[in-house]
Amino acid sequence: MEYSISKAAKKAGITASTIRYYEKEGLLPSIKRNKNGIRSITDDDLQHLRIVECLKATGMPIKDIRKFIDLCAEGDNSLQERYELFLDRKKAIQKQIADLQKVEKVIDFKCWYYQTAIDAGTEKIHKGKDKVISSILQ
Amino acid sequence: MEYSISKAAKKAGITASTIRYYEKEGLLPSIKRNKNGIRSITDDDLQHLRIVECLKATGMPIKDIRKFIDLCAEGDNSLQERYELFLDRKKAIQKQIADLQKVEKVIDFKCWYYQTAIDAGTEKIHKGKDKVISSILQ
DNA sequence: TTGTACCTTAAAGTAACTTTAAGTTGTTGA
DNA sequence: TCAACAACTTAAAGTTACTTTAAGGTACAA
Repeated sequence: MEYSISKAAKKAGITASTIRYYEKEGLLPSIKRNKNGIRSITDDDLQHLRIVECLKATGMPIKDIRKFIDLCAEGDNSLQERYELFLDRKKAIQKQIADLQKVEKVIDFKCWYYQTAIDAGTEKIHKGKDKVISSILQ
Repeated sequence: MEYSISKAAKKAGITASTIRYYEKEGLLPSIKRNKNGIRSITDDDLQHLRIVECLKATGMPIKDIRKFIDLCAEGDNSLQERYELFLDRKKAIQKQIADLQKVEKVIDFKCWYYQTAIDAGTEKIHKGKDKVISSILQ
């Protein structure tokens, strides 16, 4: 299957502008054009895009993703390097998840804080509890 | 305890520039200055900063965090609104975690992909497996 | 043939910082 | 005492990762 940029964007859940931007930055070098210069995006291109998005989701900057794309073009010589890159990304994403889980605890505390304050009619009931609070959140 | 901007930044794990930026954007309205105009940051300010960072971690834009800070200044009248804001942030962060966990699965697949390719000496062993792969990742 | 619905590029705008430039203040060693 | 140095200040420019706008090209239906 082949898609126009807007169809491909819809399928990928992003905007056409983002696809153009990624292409310009060298993240999607496989995208072909027809005789009129219009992009014809394949399922394979969308698969590449998906990997780009995964790398981006791990916090990797565009320039580094670009380097990975360039490694791919080097073929089997860069297999080890690409493997290590993904091992590294796995670590990064695990840290992100752990960090977000800590943030979730703080949010949970805040929900409790406001719930009890609403029940009491005032926030004042939580005055001077700083030490209790930090021990809850450690 | 009171801290200079650089000490406070170190304690919070961010840069002094970021604190200045947050202050300018109205996220840290409680920070006081001494007679020379130098910031004197308290533990209470750092506690506020921590909440700002939590909201930011949930994907909330600076302007919306600013609105929350303004709500805080309104006192007990805004308790319900602030409570609902945090309930909403809880949903947002849970989605983020779930999304990252999906990404982690793709990363795991890529690790396996490269591991087996390295063992085989070439990436070619994975040719034409698109359907198998999508069923693994669904 | 004239809409309208796409597509194109280039350039400007935005968010959230980060860095740089230029200047001020307070302490400290010669 | 005085120069040097560290750490503070603001304002403005730079960066990243898009997003939006402007200006124009092409294909098809009424």
